[in-house]
Amino acid sequence: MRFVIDPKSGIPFYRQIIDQIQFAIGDSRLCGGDRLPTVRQLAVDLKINPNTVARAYQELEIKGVLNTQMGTGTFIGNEKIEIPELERRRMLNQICTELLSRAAAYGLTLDEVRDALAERAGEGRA
Amino acid sequence: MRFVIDPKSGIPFYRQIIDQIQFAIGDSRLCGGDRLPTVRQLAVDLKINPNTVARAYQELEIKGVLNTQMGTGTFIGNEKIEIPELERRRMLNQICTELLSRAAAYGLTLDEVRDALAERAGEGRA
DNA sequence: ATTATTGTACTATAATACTAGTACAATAGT
DNA sequence: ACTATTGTACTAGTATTATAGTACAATAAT
Repeated sequence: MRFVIDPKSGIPFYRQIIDQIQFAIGDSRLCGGDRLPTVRQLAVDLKINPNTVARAYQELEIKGVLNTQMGTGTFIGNEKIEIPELERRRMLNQICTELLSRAAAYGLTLDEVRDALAERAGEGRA
Repeated sequence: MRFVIDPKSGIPFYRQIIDQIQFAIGDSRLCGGDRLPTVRQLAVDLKINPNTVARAYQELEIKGVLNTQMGTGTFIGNEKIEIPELERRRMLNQICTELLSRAAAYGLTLDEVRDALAERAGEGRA
């Protein structure tokens, strides 16, 4: 998996890393057990401080998304996070509502949103 | 015109305001001469500090998008600005990225979000 | 056991961004 | 002139972000 960070985006480095990992998991480019680059390696690749990478990994570790083992590396967690179905649907609805609300505030239509998401569906699946 | 602020987005309040105004002008929901809410009023509506609203207005004033007059109010400039298609797409992507990231954090997949939106498409207006 | 590799902890620091609070200044309306 | 309404300036506090440096701890490989 290839990571990219955009210093000009204004989005914190550590968050960009987190997002990319979560997305990759979300559309199965990363699966349980997959290994991530080492803290030091990714720091070198992205030309940022190791601590910044570590912070991203840590945050995901806390959330239970990653397993880290000293001396071994950092891996995608094997257990899918168990969230009650009801809670899931509630969250899904909330997210959609918010997405549409914000889109509407910018004059973006539901169709445009759907198209944008459709495009993304094409990107990931290798 | 209705403004929306999402404190959880990580995007500065003042920038969210700026973006919404520009987009509204871009697709003619706001036209030259239209009056914006007063600094104080919008601050109350959004439950934020007046300075934050003022900053947004100021930045747009500098760009020549708005005219402000003390004692009178703040108005959309007469020269229509075009929102480049690229900019539109960038904003669309930003919104999608952010919401998908939150979705991913709850173990929701891109497909699930798309399906949920598809359902809403049938229901009526977004 | 030893060594290399991995992640972790801690401190410090700098820079910046954001917001709030408060007081001020200009204009409109009367 | 007076007052209300409007935008503006100044100051300061708080949080965030990122980096650097150093040392430590756990595991794997040998």
